[in-house]
Amino acid sequence: MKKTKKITINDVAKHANVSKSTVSQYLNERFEYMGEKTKDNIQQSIEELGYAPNFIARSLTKKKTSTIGIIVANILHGFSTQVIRSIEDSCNEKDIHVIVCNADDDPVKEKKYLTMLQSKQVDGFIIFPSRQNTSVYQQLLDYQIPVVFMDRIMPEVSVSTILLDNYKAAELAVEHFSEKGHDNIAIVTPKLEPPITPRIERLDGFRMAMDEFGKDCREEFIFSGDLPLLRGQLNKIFKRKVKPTAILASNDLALIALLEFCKEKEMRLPEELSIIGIDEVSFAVLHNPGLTTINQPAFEMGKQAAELLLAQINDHPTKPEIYRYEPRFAVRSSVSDIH
Amino acid sequence: MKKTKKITINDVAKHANVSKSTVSQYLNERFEYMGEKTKDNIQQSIEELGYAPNFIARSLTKKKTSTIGIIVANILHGFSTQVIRSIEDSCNEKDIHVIVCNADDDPVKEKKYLTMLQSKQVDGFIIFPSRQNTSVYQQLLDYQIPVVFMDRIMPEVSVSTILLDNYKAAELAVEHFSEKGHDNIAIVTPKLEPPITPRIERLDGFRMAMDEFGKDCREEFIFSGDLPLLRGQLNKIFKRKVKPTAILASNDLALIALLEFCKEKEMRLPEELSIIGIDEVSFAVLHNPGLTTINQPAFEMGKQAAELLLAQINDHPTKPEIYRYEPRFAVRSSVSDIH
DNA sequence: CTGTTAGCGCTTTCAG
DNA sequence: CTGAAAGCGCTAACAG
Repeated sequence: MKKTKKITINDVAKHANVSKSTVSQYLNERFEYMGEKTKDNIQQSIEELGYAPNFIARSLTKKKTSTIGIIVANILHGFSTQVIRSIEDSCNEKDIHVIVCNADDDPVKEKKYLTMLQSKQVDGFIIFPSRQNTSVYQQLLDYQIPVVFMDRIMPEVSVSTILLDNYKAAELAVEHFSEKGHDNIAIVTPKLEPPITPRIERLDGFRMAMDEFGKDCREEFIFSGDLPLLRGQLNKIFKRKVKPTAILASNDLALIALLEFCKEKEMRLPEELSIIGIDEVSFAVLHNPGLTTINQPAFEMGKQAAELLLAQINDHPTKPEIYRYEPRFAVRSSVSDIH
Repeated sequence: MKKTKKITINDVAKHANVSKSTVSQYLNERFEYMGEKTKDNIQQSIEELGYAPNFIARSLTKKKTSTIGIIVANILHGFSTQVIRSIEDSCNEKDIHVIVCNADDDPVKEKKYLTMLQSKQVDGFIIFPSRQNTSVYQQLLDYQIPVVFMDRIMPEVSVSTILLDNYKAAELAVEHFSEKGHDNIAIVTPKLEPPITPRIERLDGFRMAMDEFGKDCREEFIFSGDLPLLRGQLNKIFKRKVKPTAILASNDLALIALLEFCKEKEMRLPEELSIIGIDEVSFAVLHNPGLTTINQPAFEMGKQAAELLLAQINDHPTKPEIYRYEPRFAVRSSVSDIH
């Protein structure tokens, strides 16, 4: 096997008969007064040798890696992947690289990734924060490392945060159910402990909206807990006299759990039960009936996050703020009219 | 705002009253003859100062980044994401980091990512190769950079390759249809040009199996092309006298396109049409009827890829080989018995 | 307009 | 068992 040695800036310099700093300047496009022929010369040498600069070495001197880290709380949420894709798009345009880590809702894992990415000298972070690592986030700030939060508010830490107007999202759902004549409206949400912003806010929004639309918000119509346990809970309620005619699924995972239950029970949707989910799901239109969902503008949110972070990195910081995004209604066929 | 300076190995050395090389040795667990108290001393200093080694600097000297790159052809395939997750799991265990790039089925983009990752000095690559960058792959090999291919065979390049036994997968589907009494069996596949291994092999496998099971393989029952155009093609065939009673979707994206068509036409599944898809899809059980699929053992395949690559990286290369994995049948309810 | 020099933070001989 | 010194590949003053 032919062994091709890795070629460095020195090789290029020799080949082009200039000093390596000249090559470096060429590489960094600092050719204010550089001779045309020097440039051509260098360019040609680079091509002939097939030279590719060593990013690692560059990062070391520049103290800047052109790399950012994303830490998502749980990659299983469709929203996370949508946001990631959007951030990657924005960053690619500016030749910024992205490293994605999935904390899996585990603060220990999250902390591990955080320090690992710091070791890797990333220029900044976009984090879907777990609630339990406040001191680590604070340390990031102390080190002047740019950070943007996504999806979850951490009041203790002063960081720009991007999230859905969750109250509005829940309200939209209740309003829609109400318009279609539903009174017995339930909600299913993943567990509320630890208190994750979107879950808490969506439930609060649900309660407020029920009130607003003059519905009775029964405690037994609020299902929360580990999703696998949901089945049992739902089973119970559907054996009682007054059953819900409509259920709001607080997020995509809750929706899937609910749908599994419905399929198992062979429920006829939407006749027997109307459903709205918060969060887009890939199979919403494919499902029978089409799933009415309330979506987050994930693409814009990701873009905004990237912009805020890159601004900080490039020393144009904006002061920490909460950015709320409007939910978007996608009406399909999973809500029946029972007037 | 309090400005905390980044602390380096020198700070630790001073704090612990040793030289920085001693600290370095401690960090690299080369404490053969290091005094117990020196160790404790260093450990304590590290903790007190909150020191985290600079990975970039370490990589520069070690000429090893403990990072690998994955280039997927198209992240939209569920299979890609499953494999990625599996690779990440394997790598995390060994403290290897992973950078994922989506070439988007675009050879230009692929090449760009390849050189970018080389610049970043990744220790190796796992690639879902597009067919058009043979010379770039070859160059990787010339530079002695470890590579493993996934999903697609590149006969021109001598690299270990992991993929499904696609022939078998198609055969399984035809066999199942045949057992259930279907004769008019069709196949829908994404476009065959450029010739992507799994598509070609699955179609070939389909043809062979049709023959094997004594079915007539009609050319007009082979749908291939851009998925969005599929609708028109299917429309035509379903207006003819002899219609397919069963369709094999050659991959997940083809399945989704097919399902969309069925939903639009309000077809009753599986009574009017039986369906099998190759590749697992997230909503397979949720769908009505449950989707019978033939799955790739993505987890094992990813794990194997990681192992092969890491072996190469750690100088235990295995000679290039093609690894074929057995498809797995997940029988659900989308195939009717028409005996 | 180009070359010399001094690091970036860490690892690695090699003396002591 | 520990420290001094050289160097990874590149950038950034600063002379010239």
